[in-house]
Amino acid sequence: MHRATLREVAEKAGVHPATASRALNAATESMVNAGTAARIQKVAKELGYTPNPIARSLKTSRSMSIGLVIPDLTNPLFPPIVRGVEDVLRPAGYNAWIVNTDSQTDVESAAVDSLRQRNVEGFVFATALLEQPLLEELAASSVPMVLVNRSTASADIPSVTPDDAAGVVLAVQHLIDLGHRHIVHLAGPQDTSTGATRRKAFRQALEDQDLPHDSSGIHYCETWSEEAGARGMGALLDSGPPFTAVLAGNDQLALGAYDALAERGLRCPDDVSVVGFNDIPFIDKVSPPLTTVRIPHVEIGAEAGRLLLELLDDPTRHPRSLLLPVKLVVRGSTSPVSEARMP
Amino acid sequence: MHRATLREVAEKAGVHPATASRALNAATESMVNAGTAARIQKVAKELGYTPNPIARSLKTSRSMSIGLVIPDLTNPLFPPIVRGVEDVLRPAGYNAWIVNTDSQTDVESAAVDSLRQRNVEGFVFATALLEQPLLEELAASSVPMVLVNRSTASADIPSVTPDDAAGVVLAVQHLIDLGHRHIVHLAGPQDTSTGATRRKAFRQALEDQDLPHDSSGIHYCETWSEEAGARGMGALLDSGPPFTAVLAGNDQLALGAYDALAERGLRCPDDVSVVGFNDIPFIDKVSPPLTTVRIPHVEIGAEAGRLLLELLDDPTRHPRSLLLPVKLVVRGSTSPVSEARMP
DNA sequence: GTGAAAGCGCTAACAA
DNA sequence: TTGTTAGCGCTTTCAC
Repeated sequence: MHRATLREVAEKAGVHPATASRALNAATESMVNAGTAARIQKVAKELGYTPNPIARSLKTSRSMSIGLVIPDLTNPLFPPIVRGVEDVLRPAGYNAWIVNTDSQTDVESAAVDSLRQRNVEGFVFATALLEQPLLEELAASSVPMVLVNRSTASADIPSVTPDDAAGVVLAVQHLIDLGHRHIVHLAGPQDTSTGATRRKAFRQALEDQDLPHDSSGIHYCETWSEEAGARGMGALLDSGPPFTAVLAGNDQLALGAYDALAERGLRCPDDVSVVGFNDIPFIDKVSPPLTTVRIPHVEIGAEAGRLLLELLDDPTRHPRSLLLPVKLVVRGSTSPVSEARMP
Repeated sequence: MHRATLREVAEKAGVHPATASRALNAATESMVNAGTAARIQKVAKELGYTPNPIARSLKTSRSMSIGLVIPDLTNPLFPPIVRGVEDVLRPAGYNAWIVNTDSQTDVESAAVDSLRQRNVEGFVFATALLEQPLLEELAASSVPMVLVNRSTASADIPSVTPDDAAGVVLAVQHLIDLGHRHIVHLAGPQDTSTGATRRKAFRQALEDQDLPHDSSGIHYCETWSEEAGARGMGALLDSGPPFTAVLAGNDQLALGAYDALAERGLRCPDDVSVVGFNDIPFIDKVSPPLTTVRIPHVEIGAEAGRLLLELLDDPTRHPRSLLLPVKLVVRGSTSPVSEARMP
């Protein structure tokens, strides 16, 4: 199967390739006589001509593609975000290279490097752990980029994040409404902005509500995984303060908490109430039902896509950042905690 | 940030660009004097030279990239497959373009077209509904490709599929062992090879076991979704034969069955036993626990990647297809069904 | 073993 | 408004 080239179109239309090029590009079409333009476009259609993106890219250093850097596609948090990004970018003509970094900075910088060679025009980073120097280098070279689920203080880079602090307040308030007064926190890794933000908001929420907020009531998990959540829950049960409720930094940690509680014969929510965060796909199927804070996954991706499009359109544009609203999704029994459980 | 070009390397090493090119490509390195080659390589390293893949691609029509075509990344079946493919291809130097088609053939052919323009060297199709003409055209142009979760009779195209028939036998045998004799099937769309294969195997298994196998015991779902499963289960309850167990074509259909049963106040497994298929991520968290047939997701992807690498390496190679073993994952109570439930 | 020359397909100055 | 020219960065015949 032979693919028509611009030269063939030009020859058949009796014009120079440059003229054909102009006629077939929206931005330059006005430079060419309307009649000839129409003729060229007709010939192009007849020959089934489509421009060779590789040749174009070599010439223009553009590529109509972007890099989408995520930790791990098999983490259910990310597929909806990826879809959101793509659903916005594809109609605008952009394709995405998706890379999994497994949260390794060396993988990340290698990937970014390789993508830049491929002339990607911008990046969406959904990786929490972005090597700061890399970020700054990219910012310095004014590479269009948007951060997802992560904001940065140092550089002025657009980001899209859920309103984590508000979510924590909702979750804590919910537990208080149920009658809980002794709430602990399974905090995510503190080198991720999500982990740190949620942990700080938790502390603040307890303080604002005049609840006990001993630092022993917070366990720092090393990763965002179910296993880490189970270990953390175990640690809190062993050496934390007495408590009747747990706010987990994300849903996977909450699942780990479930495991650890079950292993010790404790039931949810009868013995301990657990609240998660993110409302990842399928979490609505778990048992016991998990109340969690819903972040708008697809919309986060879509907004990141839109911010990137703005930047692609006008790289000098002042960066905007977005904080998207979250909501509490209450699942399972909502009967208040019994007085007897208060330590 | 300036990126070193081959010409700069050549100049600094005092050779012609062509020589530098030879020295820096494994296949042609032997053509050049060992000493000069070493010198050139040293200079290349100093300058941080990496070949421009776009220029190379324009010249060679290769790209070190492949297309990975899937229905929908947010279906939990696919992320592990994608990871499997990438984990094999990336170390071999290949990058993947991932495209979601949402099972629309027009989207699919447009995507394939656009990827071919980008000089992708091969394809992995994890889409069930592949437009046959497209498939044949690709085969005719001897484009390297591998099908996942789908085989084809017409063309001789390599595929990687789980052993669906064996899985169905395991599932049916399990139900029989529990004492069931009246088993119905929620079949997936019959225009997908998975849907048809599992349905036929179900029928065959009942026949082999001398169980009643009226065609009214099979409901054909229009999609692989939870909603379709719920509707199908409802239909079977309304107008199907009496039954005590259901084999669902996949886990999402099984979840739908759960919903429909719960809505009518029927309990699992006390009133009806449900068995799923695929063992998608997180399905182990649902309640009631779902027994299902585990297919090796990541391995399916990885094997597809390996087959594709073989083809990329030697396009004339005779196509191999793989049938990967499955296993039954029993969850929840395994007590036999009570006599009283036999209709 | 190395260099010269050409060209992959396209676009962007510049000239006419 | 159109054509000419040059070149993006690389590889690959063909000479030497």
